[in-house]
Amino acid sequence: MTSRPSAEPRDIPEATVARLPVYLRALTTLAEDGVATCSSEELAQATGVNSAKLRKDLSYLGSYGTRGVGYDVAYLRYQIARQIGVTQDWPVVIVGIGNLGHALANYSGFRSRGFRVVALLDADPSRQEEVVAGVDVRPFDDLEAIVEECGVAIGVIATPAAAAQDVADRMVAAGIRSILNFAPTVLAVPEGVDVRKVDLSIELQILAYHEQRKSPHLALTPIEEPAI
Amino acid sequence: MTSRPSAEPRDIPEATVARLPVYLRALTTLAEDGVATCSSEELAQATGVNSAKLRKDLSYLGSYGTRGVGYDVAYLRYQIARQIGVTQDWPVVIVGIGNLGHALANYSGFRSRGFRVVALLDADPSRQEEVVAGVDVRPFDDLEAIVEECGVAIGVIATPAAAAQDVADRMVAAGIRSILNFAPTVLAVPEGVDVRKVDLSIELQILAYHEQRKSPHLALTPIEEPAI
DNA sequence: AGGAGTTTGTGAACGTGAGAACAAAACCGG
DNA sequence: CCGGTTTTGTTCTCACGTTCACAAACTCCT
Ligand SMILES: NC(=O)c1ccc[n+]([C@@H]2O[C@H](COP(=O)([O-])OP(=O)(O)OC[C@H]3O[C@@H](n4cnc5c(N)ncnc54)[C@H](O)[C@@H]3O)[C@@H](O)[C@H]2O)c1
Ligand SMILES: NC(=O)c1ccc[n+]([C@@H]2O[C@H](COP(=O)([O-])OP(=O)(O)OC[C@H]3O[C@@H](n4cnc5c(N)ncnc54)[C@H](O)[C@@H]3O)[C@@H](O)[C@H]2O)c1
Repeated sequence: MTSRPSAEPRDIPEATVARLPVYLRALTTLAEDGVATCSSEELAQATGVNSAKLRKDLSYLGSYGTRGVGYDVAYLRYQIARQIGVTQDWPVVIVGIGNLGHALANYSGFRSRGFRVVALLDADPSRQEEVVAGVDVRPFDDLEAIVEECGVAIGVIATPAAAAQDVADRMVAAGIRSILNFAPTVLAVPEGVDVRKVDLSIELQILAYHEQRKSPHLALTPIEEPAI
Repeated sequence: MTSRPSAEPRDIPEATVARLPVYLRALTTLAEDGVATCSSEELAQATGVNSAKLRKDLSYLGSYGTRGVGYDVAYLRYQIARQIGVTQDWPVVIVGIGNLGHALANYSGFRSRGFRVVALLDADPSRQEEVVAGVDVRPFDDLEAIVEECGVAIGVIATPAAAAQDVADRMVAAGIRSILNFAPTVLAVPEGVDVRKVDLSIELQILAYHEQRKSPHLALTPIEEPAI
């Protein structure tokens, strides 16, 4: 190998970053099932990707496989977790404890995957008497104090769309630099702040688009290819 | 090769399809605000994309703008809605009425965007006495009857991961060909069935990856183990 | 009516990602 | 110790997506 100045953060393509958590989950399942080793083909099957793509993805992390054998499940799992940054716990605040906020607060998948909900915030005083999943709902104005105190870097927005931009602005001002937004709005944030959105309606509309194309021809068998 | 009839269905790139709902939402907001016309630059601002990209996206639908003027908000909005297929209502079933399922059932954004929840299904008999958002929770075994009766093409899975594949199989067998999956599992489905996933943990992990790169002060990764 | 000023639609350049294919590396059985 | 087998890591090519840049098409004002 060319002498790298140590395995320093080579930057990983965005498409690869988005798949690493999927591999991580599959490896966790394999580990729980007592599987010690797996090939790229097996892991590709489990995650629904092409095995060549999987190998290329993993190669961005380093050479953690053994030719002729495959990958050590526990070792690869650790390496991916380390690259993603989920070997440590990330404190998270959730703002907007309505229907969706309640579901998120109760979601056990957070904790088990390296995220810890340190605070639930809501602007509505009547919400603030609640305790959800063992965490007090606190006034939204406590945001800055909590971010400071707990070193929160990731915020989740589950408020109505009308409030989302304001909440985001406050989050950014408080020092949060990564936001997961469930409100159906485009958020404007300064450079250096990452926003990812989860939008139900958009997903359904994408499905509807494809569904619409499928419907007219029930037995749609495109015989476009002129057989050579 | 075959010069296609070049009727309406030119196929739209997947990346464009994913953005059309965002444009649609922005146009709806503009329409509600009484805006009659807007330029690609304005719409691009509102949706957070490059204006050239937006124009190219819209050009796949046809030439609905006017040079020197911009786009007619109401007309463009209708054209996008028609292309996506949300001028009609799509019946949807939700399976798994737990924390998340409740939130989804109560979500008003469905109805207002062309989707109608026609049934809530759960395998747990104790859930089946509930009425959520005016809809009865019914036994999962009613799936086939409901799909048939209401012509359901889109199903939402909000069950635990362990049940998701079974639910998906039943949905496919019942005739559903588009699935939105909230369970953290990779679903295997036959050709012709579309699956989209919404995965909280993956989104957070992607944020964590970038966050980790932003703040080297947390750099716990010391040095690699020397190879060999 | 004509020129000035806008804004669209698109061709071309560029960048990123996917997949096929294969040499290199490791193991295994004799 | 060696040839055969397996599977990785990587290279190459093609497809897709993004952005720039600009002619064409339209409005408005004089
Ligand atoms: N419910 C769903 O399944 C679902 C699905 C997709 C998207 N969404 C979106 O998620 C968001 C929340 O949905 P929901 O159903 O939970 O709504 P909700 O009305 O039940 O809850 C919103 C909560 O946010 C709080 N809030 C309002 N303004 C606030 C502010 N400025 N600061 C802090 N808190 C504030 C409210 O007090 C309320 O408790 C909405 O934007 C909705 O469009 C919801
Ligand atoms: N709660 C969240 O915020 C959240 C976030 C992200 C992902 N998820 C995922 O969404 C899914 C649901 O989460 P939840 O918190 O609502 O879980 P939950 O346990 O509260 O609800 C699951 C529901 O599914 C029902 N169910 C189980 N097996 C079924 C089957 N075979 N057929 C029909 N119904 C069945 C159960 O009776 C229960 O009502 C899980 O896979 C979870 O990982 C949840």
